[in-house]
Amino acid sequence: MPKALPTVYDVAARAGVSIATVSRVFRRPDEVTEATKTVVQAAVRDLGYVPSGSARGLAARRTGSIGLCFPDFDGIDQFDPLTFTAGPVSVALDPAGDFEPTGDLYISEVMRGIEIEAWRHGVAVTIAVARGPRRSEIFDNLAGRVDGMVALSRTVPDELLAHIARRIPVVMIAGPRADDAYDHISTDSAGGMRAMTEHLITSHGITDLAFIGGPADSPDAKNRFDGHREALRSAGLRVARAPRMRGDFTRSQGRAIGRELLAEGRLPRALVCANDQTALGVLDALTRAGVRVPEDAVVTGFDGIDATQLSSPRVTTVRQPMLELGRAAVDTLLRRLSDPQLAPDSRTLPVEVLLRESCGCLPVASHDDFS
Amino acid sequence: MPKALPTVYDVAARAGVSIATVSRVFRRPDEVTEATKTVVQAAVRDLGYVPSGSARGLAARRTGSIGLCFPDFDGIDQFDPLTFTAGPVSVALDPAGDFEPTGDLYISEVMRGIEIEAWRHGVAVTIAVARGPRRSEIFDNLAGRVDGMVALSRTVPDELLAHIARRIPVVMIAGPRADDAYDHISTDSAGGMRAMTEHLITSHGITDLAFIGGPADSPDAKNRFDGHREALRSAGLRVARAPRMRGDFTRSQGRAIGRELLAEGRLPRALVCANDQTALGVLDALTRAGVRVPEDAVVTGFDGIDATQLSSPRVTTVRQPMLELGRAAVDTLLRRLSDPQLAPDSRTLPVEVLLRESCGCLPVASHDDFS
DNA sequence: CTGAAAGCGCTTACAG
DNA sequence: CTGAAAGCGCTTACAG
Repeated sequence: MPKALPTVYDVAARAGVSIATVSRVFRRPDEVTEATKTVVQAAVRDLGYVPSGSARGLAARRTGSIGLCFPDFDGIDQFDPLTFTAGPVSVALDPAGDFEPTGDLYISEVMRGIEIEAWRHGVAVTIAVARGPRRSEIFDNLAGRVDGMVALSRTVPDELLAHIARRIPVVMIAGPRADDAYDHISTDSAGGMRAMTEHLITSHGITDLAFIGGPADSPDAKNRFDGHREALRSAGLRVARAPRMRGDFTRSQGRAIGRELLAEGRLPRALVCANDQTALGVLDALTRAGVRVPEDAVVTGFDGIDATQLSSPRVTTVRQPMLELGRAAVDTLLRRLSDPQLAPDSRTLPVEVLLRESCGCLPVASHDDFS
Repeated sequence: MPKALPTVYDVAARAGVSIATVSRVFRRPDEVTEATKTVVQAAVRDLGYVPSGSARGLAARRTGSIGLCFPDFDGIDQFDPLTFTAGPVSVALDPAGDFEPTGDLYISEVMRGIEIEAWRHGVAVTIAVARGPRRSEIFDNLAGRVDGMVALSRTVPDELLAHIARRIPVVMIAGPRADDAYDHISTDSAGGMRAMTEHLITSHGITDLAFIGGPADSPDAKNRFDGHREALRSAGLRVARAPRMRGDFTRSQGRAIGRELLAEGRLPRALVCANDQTALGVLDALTRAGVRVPEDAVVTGFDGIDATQLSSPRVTTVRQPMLELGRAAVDTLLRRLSDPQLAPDSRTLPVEVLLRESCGCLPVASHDDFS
């Protein structure tokens, strides 16, 4: 029997004021006398009163919360119901195996940027993973309870997104720009990959490059490949029509690709990977097989995740400002919320090519002997 | 002029039904004829109608969202307003430096567990970082708009938490159990550290151990130290009264401690660190100075973050099930939501000691020569 | 299966 | 500075 929660009415009665005054103590404290404030606050404390967000949101026509919606939280649907296990501490050898990082580093970083900026502006963030058969229902529910939404590309069908955008502002992160329907933030994928490829060609004199792509439906993967081709074209090299191979942005798939390349016999001089996880997987497969990177083959990535600094050799990559991506999305959203008249905004954040050991720009400290 | 958003009334009028029917199409679709459903859905589409979460929450007395509140999102208050920079791609050498991972790995993992379970049960997650002067206001706002809340220990003062808990169920993660006021989930910190220490003493015959602690106000850090002492006591070794040194759970602080230890001259045989980041920092400082781990000194961690598998040598550590911690918190919360009568639950998840190279249980492939 | 009506708990002009 | 009152947009028994 969850006894009725205290409401403004209860607080007002106990404090001997009107409900309007109770509300003011919370919303516009300086329009209230110090004395009334004190008595109201006492009543609040005594009663254990917490204002209902729903009632507030309904009356004030704003929730104070922004939404974040993203797709394939990798493998979220693979989890079984949690079973509780109690038991003693286990102690066991943990031999080195195929390392697979937990979670999606890219999303985590973007999310952190969103939280930072949300905190700075005093709004909360409501998150929903749009995946599975009930995807659009989830998305709708989220849209109904926030003032605006940040969505990662490929999260929901365009149609659904358009429906939502009639109600609240939507900022798209990454992907191609949806013609003027929403604000859009992305990073310079094509430019970054072009610069990376130019570097390999110009500074290292490499002409035998193989591009290891990402998922066929990923706009980012496509843009990166396009940038790669532009560089090849400018350099007068043969321009590949399609990626040499295609991964799915995971490290394990990168390993598989690495092994496949090895099986083919001759290795290209440079393996230009569409993202870091793929590059790390490829690197792992090659070095385990005794291939020296960068001497025998150069490997490069894209994203700039932490792990590229922990591998040996460290991976030359293109860092995209993931934190800033999240922050900029929130900034843009809040700007639009306060001025709906603004023209649709499309912003591309710059990237940086980080030259490290895996392309040969910095000396490798030593090679493990894989004994 | 944001024109008035369509409401149930608009949809009802256009579809020629009552608002109750519109509501039913969303909430109990099988209590409605196929025909009416169709006509209502058409109206919904035409009008761009999305149900208001606030109105729903108010009328139904539940929001369908759970809250997550956590503290020191490391350095969240250090960020300046975002300035937009456009510009060309930069290309630059990135020499190896002191690596500091972005974000709090522990929180990220727990958060992922929360999202997984929330998704499985069809609820959204609303996040707020309770930090800074407006901390309690943030916390209150969050509490007002969710059905229940997961809070990390040390997030807000007990008093505030108690106030909130009168309104909605709260599940605490980590920290000491607050006497029966809320459900509580933690991992076996003391047991894990005891087992780790016993291992070093028993399997490696080490008697000269130094404990590198965490923040003085961290219950986890305290529990881990307690477990360490228990093992010393059982083994009949001298029991340290306080940690040999104290870090703040960051890698950079770990490095500083490593350097300090080196400066002191003689190194203890084993450096038992209160968490992984500290261990990784210590390890980094030692190996850079030419100390061989584990031959010259053993280093161990606690948490089981990914980075402990990427260092060389890999770090022997105690893995706590962070993902499960988040999942269990949500499970417990939802269970209580559906049955408020349940007795307060306090659950400790088991941990596992992972024996790797840094304690000497597995052979190190090779040592970098730091030339 | 559908509708009329009450009610969820706030905020916010508008008076005073 | 404070109060009376309308209204925010839904859901849900209750009838029919």
